[in-house]
Amino acid sequence: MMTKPLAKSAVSQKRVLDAAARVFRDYGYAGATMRVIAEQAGLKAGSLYYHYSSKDELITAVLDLGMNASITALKAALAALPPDATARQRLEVAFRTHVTTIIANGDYSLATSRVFGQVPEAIRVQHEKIRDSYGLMWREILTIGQQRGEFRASANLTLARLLILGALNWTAEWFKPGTRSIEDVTSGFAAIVMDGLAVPDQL
Amino acid sequence: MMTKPLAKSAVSQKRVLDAAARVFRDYGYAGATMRVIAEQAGLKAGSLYYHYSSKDELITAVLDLGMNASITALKAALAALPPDATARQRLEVAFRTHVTTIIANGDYSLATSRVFGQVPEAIRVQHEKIRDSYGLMWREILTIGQQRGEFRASANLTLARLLILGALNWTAEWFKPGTRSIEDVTSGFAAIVMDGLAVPDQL
DNA sequence: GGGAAAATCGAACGCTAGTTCGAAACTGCC
DNA sequence: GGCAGTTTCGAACTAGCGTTCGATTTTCCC
Repeated sequence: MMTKPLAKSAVSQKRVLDAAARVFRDYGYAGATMRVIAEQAGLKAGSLYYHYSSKDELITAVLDLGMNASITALKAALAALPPDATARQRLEVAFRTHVTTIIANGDYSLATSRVFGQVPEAIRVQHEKIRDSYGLMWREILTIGQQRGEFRASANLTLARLLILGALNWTAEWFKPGTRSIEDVTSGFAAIVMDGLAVPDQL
Repeated sequence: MMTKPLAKSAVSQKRVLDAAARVFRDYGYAGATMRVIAEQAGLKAGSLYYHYSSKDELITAVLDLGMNASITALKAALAALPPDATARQRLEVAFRTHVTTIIANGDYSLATSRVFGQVPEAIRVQHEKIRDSYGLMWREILTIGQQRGEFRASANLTLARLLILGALNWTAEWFKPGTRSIEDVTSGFAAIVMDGLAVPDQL
């Protein structure tokens, strides 16, 4: 007479979430309709409510999952580095991890970055906390590099972080697999951010 | 008996366009309703159609105006430079101009970058032409700099352009007037992109 | 293989969307 | 101050929205 904890509705739930990410990305928060999301998930609109009790709950799940994927991946990548890795190496790994995650989870990442500004305030405020914790990880990488003397003392690290994340997030908009490898993009970006575009002055 | 060329409905028209930019920015393409736009412009919904014949015509006008402001400003800023300006100076001016325009026309710029991916396909394709012509101006600045030997021959200019525009466009999302000056942001960005974050090797 | 729980359907609800259009209100010239 | 033209209103229409909920199907343990 006891109810079993849960069945395999998890499969359906994931299908719904994936569909939602795609549809939110393509049509924005208001433009994404429950009927279209349901159709993409192979369901009817009413059935969505068995898995998520409202549209807001759906967008919240999409936003959080997208952001958490980045956080988890970055943590793992940094932990896998040898303890004596240089700040430059750490930053390069962070570049690669971020872009890789963003491309792999393209639907979620693009949905997150495109829809974030259009979501009801309460949802945005809540999601901002997760977002900030990700920013903090980047701040730490940069700060340590500067303390170690590897990065210029004159560099404004807040600006550097905003520049880097702006540039990296933008990749999700233009990167097309096949044309260029993720490795090329990240190493090209790293070269610019590390060493600059300008030919150094002769001494 | 001849009709006068036009009256001062231009004032109303501009008010409608400004309101539309704000509302599109805040609520996305689908979430922006004609009734809210009208209210922000001091009109009723039906009256909008005297100035713009549909919601699509409105978003098209917002997108084009936002992009054209950037193009015009960049052209003017580059033309105002002395002919012997270095590529570095040209790039710095381009940075400053882009950010300044983006902040000054914040509603339009943010509306453009946020809504671009959600707009009906036909509108997006048309708008992409203007967008590309702006990208071309940046490509030229970078190419000339490399030809002159001011920028590293090894640098991938396509990646550099994507990095720069990604970073610059992102400023519209986080820049709050008062906290930091546009000058600080652009010179900070320029320092990183030109000279890099890393402390150069000793010779 | 029967039956309870899990999962889905499908019709319906109230509401708001974009748009239309005839009537009303303004505007500026003679 | 009247009147043609310009601009705005306001009510209405259809369509589609998010959501609800009883009925129905599917699933899987005993």
